[in-house]
Amino acid sequence: MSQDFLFQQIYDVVAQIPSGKVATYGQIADMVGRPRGARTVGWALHSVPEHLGLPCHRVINQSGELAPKHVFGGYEIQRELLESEGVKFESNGKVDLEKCLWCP
DNA sequence: CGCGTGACGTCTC
DNA sequence: CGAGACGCCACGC
Repeated sequence: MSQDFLFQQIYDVVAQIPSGKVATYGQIADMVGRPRGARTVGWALHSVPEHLGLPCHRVINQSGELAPKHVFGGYEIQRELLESEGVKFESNGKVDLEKCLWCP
C-alpha cells in the first residue's frame, strides 16, 4: 500500500527529470521520504517496467557515475542518451553534476 | 518470521 | 585521493 505509493513516488520523480539534467539515487530517495533508501530507489528502478518511459538513464549515483551494470541496456547507451539531451561528461566518463544535476 | 540480496551512500583506514 | 567495510530500505524465498 504505502509501499506501492513509494514506488509511484519514485516513478513520478524520475519522470519529472527534465532533459539535459540528471538526478542521483540519494536525491530521489530523499524526495520519496527515504533519505537512506538509495538502494531501494535503484531496486525500484530495476523493478519498474520500461514501458512506463522512465528516463532511468538520467538516474545516476552520488559520484556522478552511470549505472555500474548494464541493467537498462548498456553504459554507452546511457552516455549517448545523456549527451544527446545536453548532459556534459567529464574526461573520466562522469556526468558534470555541477551543471547537469537536477535541482528541484 | 528470518535470512540473503541488491541499479547506493557515507565513514574510516 | 583510493579502496574497503558497514549501514539503510524493500523484496524474494
